[in-house]
Amino acid sequence: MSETIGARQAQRHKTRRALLDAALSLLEEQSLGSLGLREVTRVAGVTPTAFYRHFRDTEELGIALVDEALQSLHATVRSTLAASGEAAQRIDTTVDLMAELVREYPAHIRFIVRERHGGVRRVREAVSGQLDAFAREVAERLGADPLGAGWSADDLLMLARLYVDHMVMTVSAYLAAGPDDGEWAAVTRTARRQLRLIHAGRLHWPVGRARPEPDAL
Amino acid sequence: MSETIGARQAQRHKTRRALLDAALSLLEEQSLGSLGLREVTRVAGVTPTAFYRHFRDTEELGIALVDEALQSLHATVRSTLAASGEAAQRIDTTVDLMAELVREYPAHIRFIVRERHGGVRRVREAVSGQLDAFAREVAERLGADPLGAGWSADDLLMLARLYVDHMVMTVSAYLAAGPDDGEWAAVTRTARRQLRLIHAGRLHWPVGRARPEPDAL
DNA sequence: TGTACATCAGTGAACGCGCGTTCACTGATGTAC
DNA sequence: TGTACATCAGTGAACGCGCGTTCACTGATGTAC
Repeated sequence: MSETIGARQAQRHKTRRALLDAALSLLEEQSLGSLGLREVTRVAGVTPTAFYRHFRDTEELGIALVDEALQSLHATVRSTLAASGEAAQRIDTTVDLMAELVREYPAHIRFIVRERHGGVRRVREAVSGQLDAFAREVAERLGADPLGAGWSADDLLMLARLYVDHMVMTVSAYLAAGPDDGEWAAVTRTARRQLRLIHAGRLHWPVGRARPEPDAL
Repeated sequence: MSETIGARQAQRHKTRRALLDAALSLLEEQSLGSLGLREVTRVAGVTPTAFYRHFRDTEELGIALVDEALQSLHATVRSTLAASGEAAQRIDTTVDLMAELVREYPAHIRFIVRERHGGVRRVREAVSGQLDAFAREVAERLGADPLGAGWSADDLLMLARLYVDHMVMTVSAYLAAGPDDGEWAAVTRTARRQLRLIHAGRLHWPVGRARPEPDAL
């Protein structure tokens, strides 16, 4: 019964969670590089020394947050890729999923967007690595789609990167807009139309080549 | 002769420059939020107290860096918008200008990319504000182009934002690639093709509407 | 041109403070018999 | 089931250190006459 967790392990997990949550809350207003071990433990309600039972330093805590944050992002990517129906419908669904993601995990998403180009190398590399993996996943799906027939692997990855970067751009725009705001709806409108425009480009790629008629698909 | 600067003002300017350069060099490996006043002065070769003759704190120094960095970025945007010729040619020129920008001012560009979503609010807002201004400038130019005839102001801005975000994405990719690397050329290839694809989408926008034939332009 | 005074960029000592890290510890939980 | 011992998550005191900021200062540069 290795699945049964004792009181000790439960307490350990609870403290770890408190540390991660304290960090997430502090990281709304600062970046990982300036996050102090003592302020994290202060907010988490434990002594500074307790921190070392869980992480070597704040960088290691940051990497734990990357893993956590990218799980929910990955779930969103997979849902998006699994969507069926016609293009306009799939685009709307995709954007709605991003909005939902930001509503549900604002602190995680802010963390990812901020640290993607942040000042802590290992964390930055962890984020980039995961986003690259997403791009490969998207490229694979694009290649399996009838629309992707005849595309080179390079072109598929080029388009996949555009989609992944657009996703990061969009969740970042949602974060900047207040969730109760009219701005929020504007972000949705813009993101949808940008994806439609990219999709239109996709239908006519490569430029100058004989292309299938849209209604033949 | 208010243009003649005396020895005093020259010295002042030199120290200020040393502080900005010291900060830029330190910011290659960290973010503004964790930048210390003392380390800046140490690298600049002046005493900590000299700092206060130029900036109230590191945040104010950061804002000075934003202004500086966005001047060169703005020059690149303007050159891009001024480019004439056919689309494929203009796209290649644009991407070349970005590569040149990164080669010439890597530290400034890294700073902008990092602090765009960084942990220091006023600096983040300064960057966003300037990028928004670029987007409006691009939108205006798109509206003046024959291709933009019939586009709503909203759609022009939507496309302009896509271009501006793509620009940031691209300079960031150049920064991540070593300048002597084959990666550098790969970034160029990818950026060009992404812009071509977006351009193709632009020719067929709005989706489903009667559209001009490409060779009629 | 020369002199007397004002300005002010940069200095150097001093301060209190919060930081990350160490260490020996406590006491609840887990394990062996 | 009961007892004796081991484990280990979290404690609390202590440390040395670099930080941002203050203050009175120096001495070269600028200005007025």
